[in-house]
Amino acid sequence: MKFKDPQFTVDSVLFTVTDGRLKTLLVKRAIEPFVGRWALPGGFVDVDHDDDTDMTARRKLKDKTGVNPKYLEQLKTFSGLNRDPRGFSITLAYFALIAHEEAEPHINTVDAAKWVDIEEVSALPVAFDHKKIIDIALLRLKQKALYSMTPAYCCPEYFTVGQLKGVIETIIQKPLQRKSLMRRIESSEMFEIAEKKAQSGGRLAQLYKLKNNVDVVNFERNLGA
Amino acid sequence: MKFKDPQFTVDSVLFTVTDGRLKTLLVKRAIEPFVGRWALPGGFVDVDHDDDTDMTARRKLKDKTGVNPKYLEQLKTFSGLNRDPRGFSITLAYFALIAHEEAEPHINTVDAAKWVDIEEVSALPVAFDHKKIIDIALLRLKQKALYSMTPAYCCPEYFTVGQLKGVIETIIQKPLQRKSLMRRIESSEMFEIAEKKAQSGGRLAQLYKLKNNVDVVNFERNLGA
DNA sequence: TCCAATTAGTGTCACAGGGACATTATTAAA
DNA sequence: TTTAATAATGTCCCTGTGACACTAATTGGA
Repeated sequence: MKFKDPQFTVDSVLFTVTDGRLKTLLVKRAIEPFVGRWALPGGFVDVDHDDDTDMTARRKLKDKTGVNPKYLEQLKTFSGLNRDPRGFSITLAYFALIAHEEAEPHINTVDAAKWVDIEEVSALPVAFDHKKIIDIALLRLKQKALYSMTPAYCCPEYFTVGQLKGVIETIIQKPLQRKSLMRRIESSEMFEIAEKKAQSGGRLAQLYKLKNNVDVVNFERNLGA
Repeated sequence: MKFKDPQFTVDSVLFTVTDGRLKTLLVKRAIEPFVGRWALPGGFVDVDHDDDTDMTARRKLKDKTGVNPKYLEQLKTFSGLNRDPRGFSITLAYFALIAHEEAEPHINTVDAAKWVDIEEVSALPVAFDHKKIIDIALLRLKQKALYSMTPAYCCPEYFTVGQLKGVIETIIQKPLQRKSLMRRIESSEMFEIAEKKAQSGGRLAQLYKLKNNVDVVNFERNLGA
């Protein structure tokens, strides 16, 4: 006995941080259902071209917004009868991060895509259950900021401790001790010290850079208990 | 433009602990592909009867093995062209726990399902990429054992600290200080002290029980650094 | 030229929770 | 009544984070 395969899509919650604000990327829907509403960038798997759903997520981000995120992982699958008016549907949601500097030039050329301040999502007409998906992605991001260096993927290639500190504080919504962050940068061994330094209004700041092909390290304690 | 929906299934990695051994539930495949091989219990979504994929996972576990796990959460989605000979396929894998006492009576009546010692999975002919899925589920279980009380879902309704300690030690493969566990039982506030006590070969052991409708608490530090 | 302001980075101590392990408690069996 | 066995607690140590004072380096202005 074979069942009808339910509708399956892949969507991504892409976050970035600019000017002390956390933002997520939304696209304006061009087709039914929910034409004109804002939605997560995503779409159907193309089984002839996608090796797997990771590739679907990246392809859709690239197509719709020109963006190729530094960090991409599965978030969760959302399913049910009522989330799409066409019937039972399944969405595999991804969770992605990018430095604002790397995305901005592309986004600006795309009319139907924009960065939305995370506080302002509720005020927009959002399609499907995408508001809920964003909330869950946000929770995940906050958790990861407490026990890993994941927020570093919101920083440009070369960044200072002060920049990363700002990004993390924006995400977790509380102040962070510079000393604690420095300890973690060092003990994670995920970063290398660059030759150059950055101007800062005071003493020059050491620039850091993610090492190539490193995995994200998980710490044994959370920050800011 | 509409794509063909890829084949989508739901599979579960169900763990339990008995006699100091971690086991997972496998079923013998009755249909192609991989007839006769061992596989994770799972199958297709029935869009007319399943509210969502959680229900699919539970329904399939119930159908194939009579089991209704205490703990069930999404693990990860696996997809690709080569994991099923029929072509591009997607499996949403779940991660589930049950007390051996609660599953055993059912399992014994089902010929095509059995508990397999986690060390012996590699020796069996396993279908699809299910071996890999089990490995990833195992990693998740080990991690969760370090920062949460999740392993308690492998214990019967009433259990002693010694029992839970044994379960956790089986999962993380290293000794655990009873004191550390007691501190966590208390601080998590997930458990209530039962009226009765259990015989143990020495002093009677206090029985504990999961409170109703509690969420799993995550601690801010990991065990056994 | 020197000083103030500013941001970067370090030194150090307190605190909290887990690890180690000795000590006490309670039970059954000899 | 003693002994063995397991349960439960008391206490000290260790480690990583928080707090915060202190030093370092740079810019701009007096």
